[in-house]
Order: sequence, then C-alpha cells, then structure tokens
Amino acid sequence: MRKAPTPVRTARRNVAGAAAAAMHLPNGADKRERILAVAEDLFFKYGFLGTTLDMICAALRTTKPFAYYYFKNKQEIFETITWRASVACMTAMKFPADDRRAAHVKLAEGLHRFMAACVANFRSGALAYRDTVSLRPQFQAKLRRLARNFYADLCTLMEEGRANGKLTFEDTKLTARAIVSVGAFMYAWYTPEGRLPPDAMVRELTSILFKMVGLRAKPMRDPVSAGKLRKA
Amino acid sequence: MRKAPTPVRTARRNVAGAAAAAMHLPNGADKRERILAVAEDLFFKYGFLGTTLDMICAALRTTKPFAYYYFKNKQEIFETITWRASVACMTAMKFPADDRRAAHVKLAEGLHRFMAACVANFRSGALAYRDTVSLRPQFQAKLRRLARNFYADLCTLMEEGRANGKLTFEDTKLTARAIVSVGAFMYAWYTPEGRLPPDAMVRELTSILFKMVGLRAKPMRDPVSAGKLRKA
DNA sequence: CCTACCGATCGGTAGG
DNA sequence: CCTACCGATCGGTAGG
Repeated sequence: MRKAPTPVRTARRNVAGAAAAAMHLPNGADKRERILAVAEDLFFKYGFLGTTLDMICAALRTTKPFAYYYFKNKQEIFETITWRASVACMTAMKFPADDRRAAHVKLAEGLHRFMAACVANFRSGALAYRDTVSLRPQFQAKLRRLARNFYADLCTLMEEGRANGKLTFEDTKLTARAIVSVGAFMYAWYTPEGRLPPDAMVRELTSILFKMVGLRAKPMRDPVSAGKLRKA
Repeated sequence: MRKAPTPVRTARRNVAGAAAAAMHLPNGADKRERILAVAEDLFFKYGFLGTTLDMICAALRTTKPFAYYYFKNKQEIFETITWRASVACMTAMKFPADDRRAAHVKLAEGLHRFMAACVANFRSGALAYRDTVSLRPQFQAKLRRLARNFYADLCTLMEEGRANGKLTFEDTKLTARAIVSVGAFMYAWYTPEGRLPPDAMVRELTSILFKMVGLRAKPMRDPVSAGKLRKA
C-alpha cells in the first residue's frame, strides 16, 4: 500500500484550482507571492510533509530552481505563510497605549477582530494550529511567544472587565483557551462557500465568544481595523 | 539544509519516554497493545508522516517485521488508534431510546461525557482532529460519518432544550461547532501535568460548554458512563 | 520475529 | 543583479 501516488494524483487534478488562487494576483506582481499563494493551498490540503516541492512547482507550472531562487527551502515557504496568519490572528487583542476605553469595550472589539482574522486566514491559520509538530523548534518557539502575548492581553482585558462588573466567567485562562479554540479549530469545518457569507459567519461566531465571557452586547459592525487584518 | 535528521534524533532521545508508556501494560499482555501505546505517543509528538516505523520499532526495541506481524501497515496502526479515540468522543451524545429525561438534562450529561472523553483521549484525539489530511479518503469518510451523527444528536438535544425554554443560544449548528472546537483543539495546549487535575479540568471545561448553550446548572459529578469512555 | 534488502521518492543542487 | 528554466543527479530515507 503506497501512500504517495494518491496525494500526487489528487494534487495534479487540483493544479488548476491552486493555479487559480494565484491568478487573483496582478500578472506582473511579485512571483514570490504566487509561490506563497499556491503553497498555502497545497499545505492546507495535504499538510507540510504531505506537500512536495514538485507539487508546488507543478501547480505553478514551473520547476524547483525557480522556487529555490525565492526561498531557501520548503521550511522557509511554510514559515512565511504561517507567520503571516499567526500575526494576523494573534495581534487582534493589541490596543494603543492611549486607548482609554473600558476593558469590556476593547475586549469586544478585540474578539471581533480575532474572529475576523481567523475567518479571513482559515487556510494559513491551519498551518499554525495543525502542522506545528513538523516545524523547526525555533519557529515553534517564535509562534509560542506570539501566542503567549495574545493570551496575556486577552486575559488582562477579561479580568479588568470582570472587576468592573461588565463580564462574567469562571476560570480566566481556560475560558481564554476555549475562545481561541473556536477560532483555531475552524480549519476543520469552515468553507467560504457555506451557508453563511464570511461577514455573517464572523458576527455569529463573535457573538458566541461574547457569550463565553458573559458580554451582553452584540457585535455591531466590522471593527475598524479588521480590514487591515484581512489577507492581501 | 536537511530536515530529516532532527526529528529522528529527537525521537531517539525520547525513546525511553515512549517505552515507558508501554510499560504500564502487564508484561505478558497483548503485544499489539504495546505497539499501539508507543505509536500513539510518537504520532502525537511528530504527526503521522513525521513518525517512521523505525522510530516506533526503536522505541519498542524491536524491528519492523515485528510490527508488520500485527499490523498490515503504518496506516492500520494509525487508524486503529484514531478510531478508538473518535468513537470515545463522538458517542458521548448517544442515549438509550427509553431514556425519558428532559433534553437539557441529557445534554448536560452528554457534554460532560464528551469533555471527559476529550481529556482522557487528548493524545489520540489529536490524530483525528489534526492529522486527517494524510489519511486514506475512505477512513476520512468513516470519521466524517461518525462526526455527522454526533452533531445530529447534539443539535437535536440543543433545539429540544431550547424549545422547552431551558436553553438559550442563537445559531444551533455554529454553537455545536464551537462546542466541539473546545474539546478538539485541546491537543494544542492540554497536558495532564498542568495546574488542574484531569477531573477538575473536565468540570471547568464542561461548565464553559454549559454557558455556551445557556445552561444554568453546574456539572455535578462524573457522569455514570464516563469511566467506560476512558482509555483502557 | 530478525537480517538484509527492494523500488520509489524525498528535498535540494549540480552545470549549462 | 535578476529571471527562468533544462536534464540529470546528489545524499538520505520512505514504506514494505
């Protein structure tokens, strides 16, 4: 029983789809971005180890030295995609130092931004949440630092809001874990072609997160900075 | 830059740990189970494609033909472990036909059982939730059928409880997705050696799930059948 | 159940 | 300094 032929054949069948993802970019645009777009699609479908450089290059209708001109190796391609998605999702709880709004107001905006980033980056997000085990320990550590900061910001806002009597929840850290789980595990079920359009999906999921921290308000509109978190 | 040597070296360093996992079984017990115990540990650490049969055999201090005597191939080892975990987690919402209790009471027990199964099987559960992409399409379909039944049972109880005025939530299907996410994504952060002992962890996480469906009650005690869902 | 291997394919690079 | 490849093959490892 061989495992390789199946994914390769499947990949060839889907070459058109992967290439189409790259087509969205302007014709003369950075070829590096074309590689990343195709690689993201294949990494999402087959995982890091299940995707070969030949598959990526076949989808690009090019050869390996072309990819190696832009990237040192397969790891670098993967880490570039993963890092972008992680930064997009994990900076949602950052606010400028002079932002004087109440904690629960900031938290509401932060949760909305987090959910919007998870929906917009659900493919590349999967690489960070699902494929971590095959990554370089240094890169894993870098991702962990980013996540630690996110959790710190999130827990701070949660506890401040609770101290102000605006929120209700029990274990702060576990509630934060549960919140992140909802965004992170989306790779397993979400598809943009589903029942709800992305904006409605973000709103519905955000209202579930609100409920988890005992926040009564509804997510009103797209948060101001959500656009910046979307993929280019 | 070579990638293979690193995981292999790491695996060899951890051979003692993986072997220790197998030691918990009685000496003359089924050798098949020893293979599964060691394999579960390594699959959890390195993923399906990142784990080689040589790594498993090194941890068992044996050679490949030994493993191939008990299993057809690497896929079969993986699927055996993954199937057990999936069944444990995904049957939590099943109740006998003559169980006449109210929907919200059954749901409370079901959520508790689900969470207990996720905590007890967090390692093997990761294989089902994280490594699906490298699996045989047939096995993926089998897992999807199991999940579909679980979601159907879960959503039915949720909507019945809501119709009875005992629960509050908005989108049924998305709330169900969010609930499963909390259990499924645990592979990314849970460790039995953490702050809370497993029983307390199950209780805390279950109360978060209760909140998501607007259930006021607290998880009281271990559900009767939770023990049966634990790993042997 | 082990020693000894196989067909193939992996990521990555050579010269042109 | 950059783009865009080719045919052939490197050292190692995969599942079996």
